[in-house]
Amino acid sequence: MSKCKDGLMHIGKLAEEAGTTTRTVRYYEEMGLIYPECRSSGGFRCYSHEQLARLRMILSLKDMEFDLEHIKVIIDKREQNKTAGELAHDILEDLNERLKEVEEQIEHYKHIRKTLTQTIASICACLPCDLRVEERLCPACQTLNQPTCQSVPFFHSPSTAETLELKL
Amino acid sequence: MSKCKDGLMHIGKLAEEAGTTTRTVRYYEEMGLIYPECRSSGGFRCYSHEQLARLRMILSLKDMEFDLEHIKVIIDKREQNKTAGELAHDILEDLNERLKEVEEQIEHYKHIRKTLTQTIASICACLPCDLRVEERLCPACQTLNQPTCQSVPFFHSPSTAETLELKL
DNA sequence: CTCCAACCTTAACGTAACGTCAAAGTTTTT
DNA sequence: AAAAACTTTGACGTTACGTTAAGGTTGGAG
Repeated sequence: MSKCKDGLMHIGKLAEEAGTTTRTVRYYEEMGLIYPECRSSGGFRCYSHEQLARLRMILSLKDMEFDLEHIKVIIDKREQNKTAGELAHDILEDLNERLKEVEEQIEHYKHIRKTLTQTIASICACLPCDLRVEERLCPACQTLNQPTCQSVPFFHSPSTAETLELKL
Repeated sequence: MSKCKDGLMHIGKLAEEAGTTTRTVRYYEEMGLIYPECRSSGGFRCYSHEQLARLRMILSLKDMEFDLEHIKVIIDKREQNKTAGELAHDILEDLNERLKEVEEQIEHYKHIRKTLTQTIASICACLPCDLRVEERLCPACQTLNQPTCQSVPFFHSPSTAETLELKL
């Protein structure tokens, strides 16, 4: 158990309480996000519970994948001597903007998923093929004209793809 | 129109055809993903259509957000003198693994979305609040005991959060 | 053939958010 | 008082390029 006067704690305890690492805390300090209440005579950082709450707030925002630059802007708003209502208004903007981005991410990954499942399906058709990769488009692929050979020419000579549209 | 003998093209044309940048192509070369067919007497890289197809293949995999290290492994498999069937088997592993990861990403962002919408809802309740941020928990928050003040204490003194569980 | 614009070359720094040593000083425990 | 455990600053490594910088090459025009 680490001891530090006045109920203050050193950086290790702070990090542990917040569920992060000392490196992260120091990095956040470098970025101007959080500072220790004071230093020990030997130079150790000492933090109060307020700093812990602040760190937790930062980490909450990081969980929502705000970047640190943005987090800095957001938490600085708390210091701007506004009413909770005004502040709420400001911060709701940030949150709604982030929400939009997150929804775009979801769509983005759904799109990738679609591409992947299609590609997987196409390539499954190649499983029974005995032709060597160096050879030309196999008859099956030629007949089916499947996206495997069009979009992701893993197997057959890519030179045949020259005349095909590669949309993927 | 750039001219380059034998139907070869310089890096700018290659990049344009593939929808990427020259920097990217050079970087991929540095990473061992793609090499020019030859160099001009003056040192310019010259690419054939096969290189273009290869580049497109790399970019397709990048669209599925494989990292370059992994892409290298995958496209190197094509050179391993296997049948299309054997190769398909190998690559399906990579694709299925990636599919799993992508689905995890979707869940991940859905989780963030949930957190965000909850936080937004909570903070909306603070919109009509006239208390200053420096002040203690407002009566409404105390009564409602809402996650706003518990999880994301943007508005009221974080020292009150000390006794609360911060789950967010 | 000479000139110029457009293209290319390598080199190297910058990015985001830390992880991971390293070498040395401090605090706490035994 | 020694040792264990913790802390300090410093600095390089990571990913996939973007972005100058300073200087050669090409290809077409005149």
